[in-house]
Amino acid sequence: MPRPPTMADLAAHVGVSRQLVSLVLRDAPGASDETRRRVREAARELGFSPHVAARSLRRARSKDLGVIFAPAHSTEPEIVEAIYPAAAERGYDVMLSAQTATRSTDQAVEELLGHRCAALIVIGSDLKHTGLRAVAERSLVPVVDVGYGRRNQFYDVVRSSGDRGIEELVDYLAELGHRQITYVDPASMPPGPLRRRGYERAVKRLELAGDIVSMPGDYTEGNYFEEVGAAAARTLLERRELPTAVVAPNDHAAVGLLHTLIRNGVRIPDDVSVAGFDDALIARLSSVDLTSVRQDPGLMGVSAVEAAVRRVEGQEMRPRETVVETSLVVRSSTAAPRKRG
Amino acid sequence: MPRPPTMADLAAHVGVSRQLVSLVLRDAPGASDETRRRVREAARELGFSPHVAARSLRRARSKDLGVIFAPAHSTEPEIVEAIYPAAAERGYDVMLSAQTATRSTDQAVEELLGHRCAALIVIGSDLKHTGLRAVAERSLVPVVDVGYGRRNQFYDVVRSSGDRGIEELVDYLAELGHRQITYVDPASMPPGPLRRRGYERAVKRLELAGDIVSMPGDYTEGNYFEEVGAAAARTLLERRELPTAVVAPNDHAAVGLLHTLIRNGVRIPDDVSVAGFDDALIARLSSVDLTSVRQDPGLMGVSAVEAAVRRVEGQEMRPRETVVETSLVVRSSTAAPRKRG
DNA sequence: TTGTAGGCGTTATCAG
DNA sequence: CTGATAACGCCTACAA
Repeated sequence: MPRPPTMADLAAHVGVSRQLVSLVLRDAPGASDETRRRVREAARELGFSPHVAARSLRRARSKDLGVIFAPAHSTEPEIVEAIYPAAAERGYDVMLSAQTATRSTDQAVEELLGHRCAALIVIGSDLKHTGLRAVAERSLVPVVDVGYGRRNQFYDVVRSSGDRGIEELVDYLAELGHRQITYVDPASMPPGPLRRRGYERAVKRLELAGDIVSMPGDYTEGNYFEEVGAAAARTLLERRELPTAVVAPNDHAAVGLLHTLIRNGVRIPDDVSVAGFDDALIARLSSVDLTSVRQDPGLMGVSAVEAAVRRVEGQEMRPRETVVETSLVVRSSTAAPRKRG
Repeated sequence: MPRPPTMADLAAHVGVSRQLVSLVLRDAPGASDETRRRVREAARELGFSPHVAARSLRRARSKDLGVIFAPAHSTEPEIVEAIYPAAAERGYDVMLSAQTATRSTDQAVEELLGHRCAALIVIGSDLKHTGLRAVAERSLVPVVDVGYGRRNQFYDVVRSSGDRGIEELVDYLAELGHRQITYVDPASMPPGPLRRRGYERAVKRLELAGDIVSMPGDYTEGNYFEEVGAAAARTLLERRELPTAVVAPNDHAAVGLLHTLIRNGVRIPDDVSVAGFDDALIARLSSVDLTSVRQDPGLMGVSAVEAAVRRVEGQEMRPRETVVETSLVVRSSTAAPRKRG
């Protein structure tokens, strides 16, 4: 039964000491170029790979960033993708742990703490503030929440400027000439309150008559948001007059709304402009082509790594809040309002 | 600077020996119930978590399954989700490693080998057979490919029965009364040849006049498949007569085709039935509602774990091929053909 | 450059 | 149940 080669095997093969092999493999000074060459070649030849458990056991401080993510969610993969190069640039490895239907955030945390990660980055967790606070207090390492949290003294927060994103969207609609802009507010959507504030600010500043359609319901169900949008559309259709524009803080809700309106003879964007939030995959489908607000997952990943490293290396011990800007993506579901009779 | 508690700390706190703490924490026999209780309580109180590096360094054989996946791809998250409980059931932990635009499969392999995983599960890799073979030969541990590979002697293969899935789809269309069923064949789609064989088998068996529209092009681009579908639709529209049904081995291609046909005045499914493959998110949108073939990602994950464990535990040394059945999902994009003039 | 010695936290074995 | 002892593979310090 073949055993993976160790540094000792390598050293014996080359005819040098174990220590020297160690030096070479971690690029430390103290070995001649010729020796380096021979050691590296032998490593390749024997298929050597350093035993990271042994290494991390010996090393005082770990160079691993633990990342907890939910594979099922949509924007998170892009954040995870961005974390790898950002971490590598700063000399850190990444250790992933999935949070799934059958695997709680706590289990994921437990695993990563067992690996003695230097910091924990939690992406899009369903944990509320108290849960995250408990994680941060339980683990001796810094915790970074990527999602919808607010600044606090227990863990770092990286989030999108959802409020400003919605505000910019309303501004854009107002510039097109819209004065009746309805906002659909799905209850129990974690980033909901923030985005709603953006709408309220814009409406106040522009001196519009705000109109918020609040939709109750539970966040857990699969097609929940499309249903929310469809229900909101039915509510609007019962009125004497439709608004000229509708904003939903979620693309799936916007699509549910859009399709329900179309099915009832409303033309988009001629009769009503519709816009969403997230720039999700469905927003980009040619049959949907929805104006939306795009979050920047790459920048969120990089910001999370920066926050983690900052605190690991002790430059700044107090947790911070990092806000990542969003950007408006205009598509064909929005246009200037028609003059009405 | 606080250090995470060790078993020694725990032992001192409870007033027992280290060994006993170790026994208790890994549920080994040899400790009284009362001692177990006290040790566990102390572990919780001190926030102890076992140092997995130390453990895996000491243990002869590792109990980790290394999983390589591409976060950006769509069906993989579901496979990953299924792997966790399947592995846990068999006493294994899961170690994830992402393959991204900036991180090759080889890098991911290197990381997992460094952790001395017991086996490697590679999901949807862009590696061809030779690449996977190289991985399998380089690593001393069993390798399982989840994707589109074929049976071979170097690594296990877990794949969907894409051929039978398409065959079943064509059978269903034929039963509806369709005799002119066109197949769109996107070039350079890895599972393409397999699915095409299914079409060819069905056509031969049913004695239909087969009609394959081959679309050249590169697999790498983002909206490639929608474009393929749109181009295929244009090709069909140039003919004197449309087929009564079109099958695309990919939902995005089917959607591109469907929308292009609709935009040219073709009614779906009245004039033409359209079906895809994958049961992707877009197939389920109410505006699309596409008949499709669903792969079973959960079963693929479980099968991958089974294959890995089977070989790790030496019950079966020769790599096998596991074929996971697909299932037909009928929606409103397909119906019986109209009688034509 | 090499060798020697020790230790990281855990598991394992053995005698008491 | 305890205590003693060793080992896993690697890193670090120090002396040769």
